[in-house]
Amino acid sequence: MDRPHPGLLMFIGARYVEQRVADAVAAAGYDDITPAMGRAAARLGEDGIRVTELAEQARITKQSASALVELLEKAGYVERVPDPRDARARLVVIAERGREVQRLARREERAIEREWTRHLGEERMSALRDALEALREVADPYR
Amino acid sequence: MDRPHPGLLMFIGARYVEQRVADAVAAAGYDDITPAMGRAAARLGEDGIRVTELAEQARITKQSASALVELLEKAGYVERVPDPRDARARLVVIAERGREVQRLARREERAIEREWTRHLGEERMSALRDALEALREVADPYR
DNA sequence: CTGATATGGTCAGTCTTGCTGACCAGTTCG
DNA sequence: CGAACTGGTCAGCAAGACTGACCATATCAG
Repeated sequence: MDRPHPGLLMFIGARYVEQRVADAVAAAGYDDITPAMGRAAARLGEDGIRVTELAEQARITKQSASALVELLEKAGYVERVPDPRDARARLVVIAERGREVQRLARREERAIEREWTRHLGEERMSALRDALEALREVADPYR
Repeated sequence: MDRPHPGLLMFIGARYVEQRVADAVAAAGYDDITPAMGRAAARLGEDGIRVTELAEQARITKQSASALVELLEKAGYVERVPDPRDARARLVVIAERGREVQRLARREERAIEREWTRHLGEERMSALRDALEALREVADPYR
């Protein structure tokens, strides 16, 4: 009988993580953040990134990225500053409120990893990580 | 030095599979099928399923499921027949056109698995499968 | 057996998040 | 310098999800 395809199992795992992180963030009071905003915000750091670059990384159009950044800015999670090196461009930088959320998200991710390791055991967990990282070479043509 | 979280890696893998399957199906001429329709149709079989049940499995509301089924029906991929055991309910059944797509999708999935196995080797591939299946117990509270 | 409650499904309306196409303002390069 | 490229916005549209209200049939408690 058919075993479920690994792709489906990965989907289940990925959805679980996203849900857990979103719930944790919302439970801490940051409830003005949508899934897409979160996905975009996850890629932001102190250095700043251009909207176009962000769009490429997230595999969405720059228009979509721009809209998400605008929402994030309105809600105080990011700031947009002019790019000193190109007057056309503006850099999207994480703001303090955004940093707080990133900390929360990372904490929840670590918690999930601990739970998974407890469930699978150290050895199978690191085999999983290893295989997933190796697969990335085939499955992630972009990065 | 942060390694990417397994959840992210799973997301990448799952997205890759979905994309490959969608491309293969579209390339074969079934281009009137959207991702969400595909995800819903993947859960259909000969026995028929109620919209409500379908919605639960896919973790969407019954309204969303209902809308997707309507599109699938219009495009000839499924049929809706009355449930002989409950006059309130109707069963969503896969139609011939839908069966063709399912065959294509499964073929593409098998191809991907072969490629992954070639890349990882038999041993790591089965470790991956094993770990993912075990994780499902923790990460998939519904099924 | 009958009224209350639960269940399967639809209708109506809204929101988020994608997309394309057109366009503007700076940059870069021949 | 002018042509072509690049970063970004504006405008308009569609898919897919949601909530809330509602109807018809089933089921269950008394």
